[in-house]
Amino acid sequence: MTTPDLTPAPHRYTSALAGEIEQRWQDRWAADGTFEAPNPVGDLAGDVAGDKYFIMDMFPYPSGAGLHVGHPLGYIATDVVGRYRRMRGDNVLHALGYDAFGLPAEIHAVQTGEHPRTNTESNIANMRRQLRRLGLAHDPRRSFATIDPDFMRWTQWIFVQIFESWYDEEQGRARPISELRAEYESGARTAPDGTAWGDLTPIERSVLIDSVRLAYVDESPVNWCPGLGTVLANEEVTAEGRSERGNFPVFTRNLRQWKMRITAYSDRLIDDLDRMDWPESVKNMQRNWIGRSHGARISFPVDGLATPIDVFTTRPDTIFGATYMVLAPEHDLVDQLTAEAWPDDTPRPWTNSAETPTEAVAAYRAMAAAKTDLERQENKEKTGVFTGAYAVNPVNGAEIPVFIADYVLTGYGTGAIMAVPGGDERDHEFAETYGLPIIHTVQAPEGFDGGAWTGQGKVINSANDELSLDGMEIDEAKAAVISWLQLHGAGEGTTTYRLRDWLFSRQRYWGEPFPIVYDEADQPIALPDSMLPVELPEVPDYSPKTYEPEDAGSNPEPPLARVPEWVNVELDLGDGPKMYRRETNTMPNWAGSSWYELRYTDPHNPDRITDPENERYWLGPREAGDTGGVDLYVGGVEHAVLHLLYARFWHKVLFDLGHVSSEEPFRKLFNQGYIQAYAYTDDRGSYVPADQVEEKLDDAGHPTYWFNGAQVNREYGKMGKSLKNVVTPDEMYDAYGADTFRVYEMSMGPLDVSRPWETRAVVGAQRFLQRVWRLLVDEETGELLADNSELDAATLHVLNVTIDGVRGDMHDMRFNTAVAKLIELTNHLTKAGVRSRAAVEPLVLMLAPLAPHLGEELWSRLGHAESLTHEPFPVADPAHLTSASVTCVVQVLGKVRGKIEVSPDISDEELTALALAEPNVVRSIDGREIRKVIVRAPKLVSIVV
RNA sequence: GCCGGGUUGGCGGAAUGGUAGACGCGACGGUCUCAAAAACCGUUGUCCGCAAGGGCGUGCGGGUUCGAGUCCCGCACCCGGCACCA
Repeated sequence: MTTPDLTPAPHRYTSALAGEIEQRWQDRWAADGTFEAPNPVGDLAGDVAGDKYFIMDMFPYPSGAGLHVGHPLGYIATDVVGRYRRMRGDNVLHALGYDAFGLPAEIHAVQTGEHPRTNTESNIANMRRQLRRLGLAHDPRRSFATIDPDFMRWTQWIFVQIFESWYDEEQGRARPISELRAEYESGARTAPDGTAWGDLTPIERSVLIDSVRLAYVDESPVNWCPGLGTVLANEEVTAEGRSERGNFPVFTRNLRQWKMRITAYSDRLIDDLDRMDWPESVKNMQRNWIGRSHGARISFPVDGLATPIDVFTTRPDTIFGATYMVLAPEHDLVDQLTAEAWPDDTPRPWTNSAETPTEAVAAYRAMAAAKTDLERQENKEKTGVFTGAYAVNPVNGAEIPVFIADYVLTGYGTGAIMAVPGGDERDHEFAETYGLPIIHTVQAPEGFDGGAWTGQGKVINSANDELSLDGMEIDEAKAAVISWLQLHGAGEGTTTYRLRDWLFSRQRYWGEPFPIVYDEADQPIALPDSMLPVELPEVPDYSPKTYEPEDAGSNPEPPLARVPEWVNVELDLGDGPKMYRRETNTMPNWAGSSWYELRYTDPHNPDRITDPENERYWLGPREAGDTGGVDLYVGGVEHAVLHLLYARFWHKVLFDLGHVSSEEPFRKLFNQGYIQAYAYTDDRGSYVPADQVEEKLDDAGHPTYWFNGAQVNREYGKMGKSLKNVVTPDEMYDAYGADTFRVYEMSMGPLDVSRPWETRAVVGAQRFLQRVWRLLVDEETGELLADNSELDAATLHVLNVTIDGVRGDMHDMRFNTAVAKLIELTNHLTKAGVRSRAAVEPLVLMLAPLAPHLGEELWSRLGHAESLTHEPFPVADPAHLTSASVTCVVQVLGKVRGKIEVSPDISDEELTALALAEPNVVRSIDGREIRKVIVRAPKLVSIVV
C-alpha cells in the first residue's frame, strides 16, 4: 500500500511531507487548545461571544477490530462543518465520546478472562489514536465513555428520576412520584377503585404507586433469547423473530422484567416529529413504529356474560357489516364465553370436528401456543374455531357468532375484533372459509368483482331505527356512529398504538447496574444520590448462562446473581442499617446513548447532569415553538427507531421534570451514507484479498477480475475482515496523508448516499492538493511563490464565483461539489500562472475546513502567525460575480444551433438580432417563417419556426 | 401488500425548467527520460462524416412546454422500513 516516494523534488507535497505537516499541526492544536469551546458557566466557562453551534456524531462503540475507511466518513463531514462554522464566527461545540458498554467486550471477556474494562479501554485508546491522526477539531476536554464511573453515575441518576416519576395524563407530562403521594395523602386523589389512601396497607400503597412509575417491574410476555441468554426489547428483534445481534431465535415468555413506560409518550413522540429537521424517512420509520391509529372501542354484549367483548376498530362506520367476531386465542374472556355444547345447526367446519366447544377451543389454543411467531407469520391461511357463543351487535341487535382465531393478535388493540368481511380482506378470507355472511357497507365502484371493498365510497346497508349512515362519506359515518355509540354507552372514539413499553433489563454483565435494591417485602427502592454510582462487582465468570438457541423453556440468569456478597448488602436507607438485595439485571447498552448529548455541554459537573445555564445555551430552544436540541446530529440510519426513539423519550422525561429546557435532543438529524466495498470470491467461494485482485477487460469490453491467474467473482457490500476487503485509515495516512484521505472521502459523492470505496481513485485528491501546494511553494527550494500582483478580470470572476458557490455548498453540506469548485479554481490559477495573495489566500481559507493541516501550513507560510481556525471565511464580491462576456445559446425548435459571446447586460433586441444573424442558426431556420422568439438575456434565445 | 428513497458515460458522480455528463478515477495519445514510474499537457457519451456539421442519448411508455434528467400521469426494476396491527 505504501507508495515509495523515490527522490521527488525535495519540497514536493508527498505523503511523507503531508505526514510531517499533519502531526506538527495536531500537536500545536492540542498544545494551544485551539478547539476548546467555552461554556457560559462552570469549569469550562469562557467568552461565549457569537452564535453557538453544537455538532454531534453518533458516538462509536470502540471495536477491537479498529477503524476501516468507512467509519470516519461522518466524522470528517461534521469536522468540516465545525471548522466552517468557526470561520463564520460561531462558538462550536464538537466532541466525541465512546459508547463503551456492550456485548463484544463481554464476549471477549468470556473468551479470554480479561476484564471487559481492560479490553474496552485499550480499544478506546487505539481508536483515539486513529482519529487524532485525522485531525478532527474536537474539544478533548469534553470526551467521555459511558463506562466512566462519573458518567455511569448520571445514567443511574436518570434511571432514578424516571423510576420516581409517573405520567399525569391530565397535564400531559411526567411528574415526581412525591407529588402523587402527596395527592393521595391529602385525599385529593383516591385509588382507581375508589379506596382511600388511609385504608390501604403499606404494601398496597407501594404496589399502587409502583404500578404507575415510568420505570417499573412487570411480569408480562417478553422476548427471551436463549442463544444470548438475555431478554430483548421489541426494537432489538427482527421482523423474522430473531435477535438483531447474533440472529438467534427469540421466544415469547412470561417473565418478570424492568420496563420503561415509553408508551405514555406515544403522542408526543409522534407529534413533535413535525417540529424537527429530520429526514422524512426516519420520521416515517418512527411514526410507523409507534403505529398510532385512530378508531373506536366498541362493546358487544354476550348472552349470559356480565362482561361484554370490547373490540378496537379503525372502521366503526362498517359496524352494520359486522357478521361475526374473533378473539385472539389467548384472550381473557375465552374461557368464560365458551359454551358447554354446540348450538343447534352449528356448521360442521366451525367445530374442527370436536365434540364440544370446550374441547375445540382447548385444541385450537394448544395448537396456536405451539406456533412460534415466525410460524404464525409464514402460514397466513385463516384458521379458527367457533366458541359456541353469540354476541349482540349493538347497532342492530343482530346475534353474531364468536370465534377464536390466531389471525387476531393478543398484543394489539383489545385482542378482539368485530369482523366485517365486506370491508376487510382478512375477515373476508375467513368468512369464505367458514361460510359466514358478507355484507358490504361501502358502495364499491362499478366493475368491482366482489371480495372486500376497502376503498372510499358512499355508505350503504347501514341503518337502524335511530341512525342511518347511508349515503354518507366514510369519515362522516365514522363520526356519526361514534356519537351514537357513545350516547348508548356502547363505545367511544379512541386511539391505539403499536408501540410497546421498552423492556429495559438485560441478563448481562457489561452494562450499568440498576440503582435499585429490594427490601424484605420485595419492594424495589431507589438508592439515594449519595450512593451512586453503583459499580459493577468483580465476578468469577462474565457470561450469562446461555442455552441452546432453540431451548425456549430455559430461564434467564444474570451473572451478577452469582455474587451473593454483592447482591446482599447492608444499607441505611433512612430507617437504620438493614439488609437489602440488589437488582442483578443490568441496563441495555442503549442507556448511555439515551442522554449523552447533555453531558457534552457540561462534562465534569459534579452536582448536576448539566448546569441549566449551559444546557440552555447549547441546547435550548432558539425561538418560540422550537424544540431545541443539538444543531446537527450526523449518523447512520440504522438507529432510526432504536437509539433515536429512546433518546427522545429520556429527553422528554427530563424536560417534564424540569432538568432541561429543550424538548428534543436532536433538532437536526442527517443520515450519512455508507462506504461500501467490493469483495471477491474464488471458485470455491472463499474470499481472496481484494487489494491483490486485478481488473482486466474481456473481448466485449466488460471488466473481469483475476487473482493469482484465476478469475474471481466480484460482490458488493460491507467492508469486513472476513471479506478480506478492509482498507484502514492508517494505510491511507501512510500512502497519502490525512488531508488527502479527508478530501477524497468528501469528494466521492453526496454525503447521504452510499458509495463504493476505490483506493486507486484517492490519488486524484492528492494530485489536487499537490497542485495547490505547487501554486504557493517552490518544489525545489521550498521558497514561497505567492506575490502581491493585481488580479486580472477573468481570475477575479472565477475566484468570486468559487467563493460564492463554496459558501453555499458548505452551508448545505455538499462537500463533493465544494471540492470540485476548489479544483476548478486551482486549475484556473495554475493555468493562468496566477500566484497572487488576493487569489491564493482565499483559496487556502476555503480549502482549510476540508484539508485543515495543509490549510494551516500554507497560511503560516504566507506569513500569518495565528491559526486560521477563526479567520473569516471568504465572502464573494457581488461586483465580480458576473463576467465580461457570457455565452448565449441559440436554440431553434429547442435544439442548440449556435453559440454567441455577448455582454452580460445586452438588451433583448440586440441579442435577438445577433442570434438571428448567427450563420448556423440561419441555416437551421432554413428560410422558414419565425413564429416566436423567446429571449432570456443574456444566456438564451429560443426560436420557434 | 403498505410507506420512504432511487435508476444519468467504462466507474464515482454534476446539472435555480434553458449548452446533459462539472469535478475525479480509468482509458488513449503526447512531453520529459537510456528506459520506466511520478509529474505535466491533450483527447475521451455514442453513431455518421475528411471536415463543417448532423442523428441518437439521463430505466420504460405517455403528457405539459418554445424547451424536460428536472414538472404531471402510468409502468418496470433496485435499495431501505413495516407487515394478519383490525
